[in-house]
Amino acid sequence: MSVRVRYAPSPTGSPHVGNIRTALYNSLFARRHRGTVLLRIEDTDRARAVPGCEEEIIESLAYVGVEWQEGPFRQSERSAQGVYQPYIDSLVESGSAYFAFETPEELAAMREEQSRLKLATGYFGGAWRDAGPGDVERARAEGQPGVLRLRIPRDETIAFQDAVRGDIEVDSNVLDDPVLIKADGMPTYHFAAMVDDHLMGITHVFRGEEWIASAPKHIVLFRALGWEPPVLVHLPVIKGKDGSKLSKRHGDTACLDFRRAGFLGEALANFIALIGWSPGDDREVMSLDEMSEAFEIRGIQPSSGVFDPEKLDWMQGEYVRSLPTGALTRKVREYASELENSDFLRAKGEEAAAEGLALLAAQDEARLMGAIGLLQQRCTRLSDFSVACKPFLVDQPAMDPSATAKWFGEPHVRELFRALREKVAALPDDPDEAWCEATARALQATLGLDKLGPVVHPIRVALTGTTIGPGLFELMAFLGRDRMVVRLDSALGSLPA
RNA sequence: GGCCCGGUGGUCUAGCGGUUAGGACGCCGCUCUUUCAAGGCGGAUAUCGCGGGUUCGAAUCCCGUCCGGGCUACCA
Repeated sequence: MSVRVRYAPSPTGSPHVGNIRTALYNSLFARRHRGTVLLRIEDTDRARAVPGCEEEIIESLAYVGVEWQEGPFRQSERSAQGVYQPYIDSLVESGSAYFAFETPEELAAMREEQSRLKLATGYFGGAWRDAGPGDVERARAEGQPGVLRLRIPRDETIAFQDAVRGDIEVDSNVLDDPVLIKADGMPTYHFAAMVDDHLMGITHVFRGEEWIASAPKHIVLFRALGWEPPVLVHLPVIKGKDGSKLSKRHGDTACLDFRRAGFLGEALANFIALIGWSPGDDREVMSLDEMSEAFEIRGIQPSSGVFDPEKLDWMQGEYVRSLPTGALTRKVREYASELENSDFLRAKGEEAAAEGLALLAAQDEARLMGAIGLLQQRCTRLSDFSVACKPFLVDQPAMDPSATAKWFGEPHVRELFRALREKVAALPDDPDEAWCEATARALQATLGLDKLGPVVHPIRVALTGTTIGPGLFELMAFLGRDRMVVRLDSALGSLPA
């Protein structure tokens, strides 16, 4: 039987990295086995639905490179189409499920009483588990809104297998009777997801660890319907630095926030895949292809993992450095052109980066690529290029006062700048790197300097306004004759008398 | 409270009865170099949560214990 998996988020917010990792594992597993991925929107709770969420889900998937072949299916639509009705009928008829008519207030009071008596809270029968058909008919006739509950058998051990943790056994008496159909007629997750998994031929269910506790109920449901449950694969949670489940207060956790912050989807995917999964060897930087080839359920960790932003930065740097400059340039331009990114950076207080995006977006391809080529080794997030490229793209770079203070006071600098300006200005065309280096070395000899540093450093400051950055000769070649002349003149003018 | 799951350096992990407990991030040196990165080399950091067993031998198997997490909705 071929593998069929599903990513089934509920549209209650933009997916965070934990959700997306689940999607990624589905995808890797399916690719590994040449299976099929379905996208299913679990929107059975209309109260919690967030408009526009489905688009964010789809965008997030695209960002990290997860593809799906079937869907999106929406449970609200399936419910309206009557997909679940036959199974409701069958469950009621067999007695595996029953109607209950307590009000939410009554249930709340019941739970309160239970916890006051230190009993397990939950619906273990109430007034309706054993009610006669007459009572049910009467309640319905009176128009009371009721729910349908699954009848959990008593005094049984419910056993099931989790593919990463092994056998799990639970005493059925600790399980309460879950609601299958809500008073508004919509199915709950417990019902819709199981029915859909079966109907859609899902073979493996990858879901969060938080579902382990209700898995026995799902097993009971499958059994009641006479169906074989899929393989259950419960994924460990991703935690924040403080050890609690990753959430908003740990900073940006929405998948798309990472895109806005300038992370490559490939890097994020690679990084989150490695929280909770390992290929079994020492490989870490892996493409989606490599990961899907290596993906095994046995490589999934049962224990939770902490999201380490510093390691993500490293991973991102690996991708930025190894990308062909042309491809990187397209990514940077695309990033810089997206208006919401500058809004995002601004909101993060990265004003300079936000501001510089427009400059990048406005650049012509060759020039942008040249600047990015200079800085590819030195930047990690795409947003970093914004600040780093600026001195090379702007008419006149901002001068760092401590840089000029350090070098412009040296006695040989005036002569150095004048001589260089003269040689550059005399050029018929833009120089290449070799000419720049030869010229610098010649200047060193002429000025009688025993090291190249005193030549290189002041020129760098004159040309870029700072002491840090790319190699001087390549930077000179990138700037070209005319820009060098202008900047040298400006530096000459600002030299202390 | 009850039930369930987990526990290898600060973090992500390899390990699946016999290893000097391996790798990566981060950190600290050194090196390369015109600066900064990147790269190369080296280093510190783990009594494998703890206590008992089983075994010639345990991070690996068993029991207990502690700690952490999850669930305990007409949410998913």
